[in-house]
Amino acid sequence: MRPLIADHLRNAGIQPSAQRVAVAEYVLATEDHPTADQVWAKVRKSFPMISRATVYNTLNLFVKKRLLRQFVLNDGKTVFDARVSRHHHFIDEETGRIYDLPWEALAVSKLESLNGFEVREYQVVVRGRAKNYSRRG
Amino acid sequence: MRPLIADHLRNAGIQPSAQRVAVAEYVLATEDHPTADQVWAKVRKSFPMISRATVYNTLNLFVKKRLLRQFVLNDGKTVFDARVSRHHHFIDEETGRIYDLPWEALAVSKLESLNGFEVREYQVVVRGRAKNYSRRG
DNA sequence: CATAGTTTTAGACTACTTCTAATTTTTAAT
DNA sequence: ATTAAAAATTAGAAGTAGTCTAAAACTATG
Repeated sequence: MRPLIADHLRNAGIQPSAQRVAVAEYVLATEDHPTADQVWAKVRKSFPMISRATVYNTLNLFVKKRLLRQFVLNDGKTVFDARVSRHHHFIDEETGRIYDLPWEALAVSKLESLNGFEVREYQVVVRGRAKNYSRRG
Repeated sequence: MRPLIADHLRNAGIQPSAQRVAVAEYVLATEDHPTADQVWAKVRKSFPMISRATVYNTLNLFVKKRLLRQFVLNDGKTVFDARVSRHHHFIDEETGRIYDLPWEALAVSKLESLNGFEVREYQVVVRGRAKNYSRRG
């Protein structure tokens, strides 16, 4: 169990356990946007006896403690995103792959004109096709 | 079976049936963003013997034929939205209610700067609190 | 090392959606 | 009208994703 990750969890107010560290090791480091079951599949490779419930519990705990964000796609799949800072999303309509877009890449104006709505956060969701000079799709 | 709705379906390439017209009558007219089961509940009032599978099939067909849009909330619920023209969404974090924001209410800039991504569509998703001089939340 | 609190576990359960395959309805051709 | 083919509908089974439960296993501390 790597001490750095354990400390990271402790700093977030989470008691580290072997299972939680195993989940954190994958999900906080990946740039994918995995579903809970994909996390379970990955983590089981290094920790074969971990249960599904624990993975779900752990992911929900991480979201509550703000180590992760949850993002629900238009097809209903719930994915997790280790990037907690503000950003937008690009969804490739062919592959389903989700890309993070830097916050500064887009600008939204006229938000102040939304009378009757108190804005807490927002993001732009862009759909289309990623051209494949990023090899990971 | 109202001829206008039947024609609307035919124009979209959908063979009208009594069931489809009953679903269309409600879901294409409402400003709510109902779930599939909410549509089923409503439609059964005028068409008590309609089956769940037909409602689901019909809604999916309408989405495919672009009479409806599907929108998945962050809590995982799938809702349908009869407003096919472009618009943004405001989600009230307390009530879960979704409001359509007019397309012109917000402006997104710098989309052209997304190198490597071919943009087909986009929308802004805003979260916060709706102040209640709209009485319907 | 006892105990209280926390975490994990397997599997049951729930909610939502799709699938299946049999039946009914519609369409189109005679 | 009759028929055959195609399309739509149906009830219920099956699949999926996620939560819950209650027992067992841990961990931290005195």
